[in-house]
Amino acid sequence: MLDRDLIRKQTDLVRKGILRKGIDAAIVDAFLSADAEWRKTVLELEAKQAAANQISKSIGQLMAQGKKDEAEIAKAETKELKEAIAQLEAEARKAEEQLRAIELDMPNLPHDSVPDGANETENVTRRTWGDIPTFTFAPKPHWELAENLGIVDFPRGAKISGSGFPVYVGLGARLQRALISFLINFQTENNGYQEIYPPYLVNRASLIGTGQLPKFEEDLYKSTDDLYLIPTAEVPITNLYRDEILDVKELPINLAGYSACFRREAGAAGKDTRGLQRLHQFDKIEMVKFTTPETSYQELENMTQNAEDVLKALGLPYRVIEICTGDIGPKGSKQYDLETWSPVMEKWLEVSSCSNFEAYQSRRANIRYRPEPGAKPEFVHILNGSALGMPRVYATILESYQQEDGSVRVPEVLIPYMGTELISKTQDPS
RNA sequence: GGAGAGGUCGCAUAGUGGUCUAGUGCGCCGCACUCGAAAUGCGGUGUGGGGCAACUCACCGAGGGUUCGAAUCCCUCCCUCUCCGCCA
Repeated sequence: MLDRDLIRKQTDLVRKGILRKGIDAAIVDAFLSADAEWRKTVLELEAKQAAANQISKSIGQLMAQGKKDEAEIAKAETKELKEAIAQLEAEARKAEEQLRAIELDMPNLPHDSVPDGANETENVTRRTWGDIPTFTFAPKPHWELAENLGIVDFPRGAKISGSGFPVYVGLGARLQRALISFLINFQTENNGYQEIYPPYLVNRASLIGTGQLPKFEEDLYKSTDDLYLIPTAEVPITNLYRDEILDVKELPINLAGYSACFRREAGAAGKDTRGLQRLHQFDKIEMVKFTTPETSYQELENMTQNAEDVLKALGLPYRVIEICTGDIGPKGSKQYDLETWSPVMEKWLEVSSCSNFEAYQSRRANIRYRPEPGAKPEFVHILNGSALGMPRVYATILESYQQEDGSVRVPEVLIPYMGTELISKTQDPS
């Protein structure tokens, strides 16, 4: 959501930003006309309300003075006003709903520093780290390794739930748990994040707050109780402070949480879905920052670095991609993606996405801070990033650390969590 | 799930149909006193919207309703607490 005043007064700037994202700027004109209509109606309505309030007040005074007859005359006067108010109220509500719908549909503007581009082919690689692994034998894809080792069961997952719901077994399950523990511990112990373990079902208001609704309803699993399964921990963690005014002394607030994530992936079927690449349920560690506007871009760099740190610790080569205006999506102002290399599929896999939303989410979720005691509340800037999305990290670990006999070495930092240096069939303790 | 009690301006409380333009205390801000601080005194202090402005509208958990007029009465829902039931 954008500042209404900004759209009214700096219309060209807004239009230009939306066009940079490759989105039709006609929505700006739709906003302006809906906004004008709404304001016109409100003005009329409030004039009538003021008049009615005036009369009601005088009735109270007349009654107190015992002038019953005059009070009755005044009562009659309000009849017409009341009808007009009722009608204007209905009009105002309708106008407001229309305005609100447009407003919620409007994209965020890209930051000036974001490279222009039409789509993902014009994203810019900012840096790369690590050496791409080489093999003296023919390496296997992660789904073959996992199947041979008996650590991920795709067919039985499909039987009990459907495709995209793998079952992790034995050391495979432990590896998943090890990754979760390692990743969340790393961020809380080294990078100053407070750990959050959030609810997995959230209400509609929360999803509107972070921007999944109303536009992307078809991406979500909905329960029978008007609650939705979270597509990311971003939703519950960001909404922790919905409708609150934060103390500036607490900022920046850095939170990180593990959750399972649930996505219908409607329309994504068949695209890069082999193995663990795209699932309906997966695990992720999410970082969320609440900052002042002055520091949010520095914090985006910090957060991206925090995600890079764990890839380094896991010994996985990666690259940092700056997303161009055409690929950034509606919510973000600026975004970096982190990708690790799959040495078998020979392609980069996105394992993290770090974004600054500026005040786009805080306006929707009404999350503010007071710059100083007694000052007017301002919207915070909100950032989030993954550290990391588990399944693709899991896949690249299997592929990168595989050995000729089909076993997989455990990355050093995970050994304490795994209790073993090697994943092989004979090693399974179960 | 059942019964009962509650949800009021950052916090705590008062307020059961018309000076409620929501009172009071704490907190916070400003001023005075002070070498400085504490204490004390005085003043100020909710949020959002519309309007160039004067000003005005809305908000007492949410949404409806009754009324000229609702924090206050009625209905529905949400949440919290106590007890009971069920349960990992």
